[in-house]
Amino acid sequence: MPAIRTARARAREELTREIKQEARRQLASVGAQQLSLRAVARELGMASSALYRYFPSRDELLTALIIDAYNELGDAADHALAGTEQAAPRDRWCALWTATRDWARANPHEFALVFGTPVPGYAAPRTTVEPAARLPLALIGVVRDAPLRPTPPGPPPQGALPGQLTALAAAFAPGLPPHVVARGVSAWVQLIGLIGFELHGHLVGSIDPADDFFTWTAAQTADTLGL
Amino acid sequence: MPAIRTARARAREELTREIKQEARRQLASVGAQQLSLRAVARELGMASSALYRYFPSRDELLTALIIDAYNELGDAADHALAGTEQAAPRDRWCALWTATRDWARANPHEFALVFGTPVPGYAAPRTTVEPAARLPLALIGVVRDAPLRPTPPGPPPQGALPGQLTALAAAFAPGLPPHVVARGVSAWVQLIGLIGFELHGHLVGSIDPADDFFTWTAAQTADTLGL
DNA sequence: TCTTTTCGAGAGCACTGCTCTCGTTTCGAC
DNA sequence: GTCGAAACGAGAGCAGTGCTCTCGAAAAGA
Repeated sequence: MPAIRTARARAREELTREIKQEARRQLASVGAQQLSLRAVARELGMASSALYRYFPSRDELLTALIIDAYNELGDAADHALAGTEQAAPRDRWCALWTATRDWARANPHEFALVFGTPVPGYAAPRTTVEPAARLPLALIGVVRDAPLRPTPPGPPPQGALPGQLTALAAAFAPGLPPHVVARGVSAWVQLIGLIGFELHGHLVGSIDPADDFFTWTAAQTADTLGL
Repeated sequence: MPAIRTARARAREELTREIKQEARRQLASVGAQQLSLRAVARELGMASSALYRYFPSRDELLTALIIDAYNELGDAADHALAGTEQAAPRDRWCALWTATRDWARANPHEFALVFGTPVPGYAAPRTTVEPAARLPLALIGVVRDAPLRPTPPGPPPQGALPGQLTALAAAFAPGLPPHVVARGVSAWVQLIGLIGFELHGHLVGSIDPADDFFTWTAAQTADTLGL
């Protein structure tokens, strides 16, 4: 069935791709907030109502763009890893940080789409979690495969946290001590939080430009992880 | 002049307040994205066009709400500080963290408004920077006034970073070593980034609920600062 | 060949932010 | 007290939005 496709199916696939492509263009230039279905249709020379044959709603189109963005970010991470195959784990860690920031600065609206304020009433469908996990998994992989220096223990996890950390470790990095997992999540929050701060202008007037602070933070997190 | 005001000026002040109040109500219930000038006017029983006598545009109304939100957050921080006047600096630090998270969870749309994705083409006017600085200044104050344990030096700041850090220290916390300032900014990014992650559902399925991870992060940042 | 499904287009609905105009009300100077 | 200027509220209207419904044409499968 998938080998030979009808002309209609091929046309549908192609048009779906074209719609997404044009939507991405608009997303990059005006942001998700201003992305207009009618404008996409206008640019493609079709009636706006025809667009609904391909995407049942604006949110559905945005979801497709979210998945694309996650995958692009994941590709950037994989590419950074592939380029540092032989490097020290610490350098691979920093390469992942730099690649993430570079991608975010090149695609600020895409970054905001996936890590920014979600549309109210919008719940990310299951299909997004796998591409969303690619970058965090890449970061975890570097830590998991590296010989870690011993680090000071730090504050002990309390309450439900130890269980959450061991569950996380069991799922993605068996054998990693809980306090390292906690610092890994911390680093993940820092990575995205810092890029968000920079992109949204919350560092203007203090740490601006943020290049050197970013590399310092990458090194700092590598230190606390024992990389 | 401000002692005796004309009836018109008083009416204007009151209506301005009422508009902002109703807008806040809508902001809290549907978010900034869905905040509608017409709905505000409708709720107030006035024509939508009349609203433009008080706020020249929707963005201007949002700016007023942003300032309100920053000030409420600043009030929450001040209140937390006032309630821990005699406590150890480390506990005051953690109290500020908790107060910030509590406020954010109680007012998620307000949090998103100030720390989330900014409206495209919107540049925060100067009037917002002073209320925006209240929480960071409260955090800095705790660190500045505390006797700090010596901490391991960590990675050395490079490039433009040392200058930015000393400038920041000179402006807000004279005498604070640069590496402590850097960790302070890091903690600030973590605080807001972590709350954003929690609020926007990026921790669902991994660290969820985030209560204990949050207190652990607060303690962890206090440790690295030497509190 | 005939029926069923798919498709594109157009009209239309209920919204939105914002502008302009038009009477009315209020204020301040004379 | 009077009168001109400023401020005000309401209404109509513009250009735009997401989305629905209907209708005729085209393609697909029996």
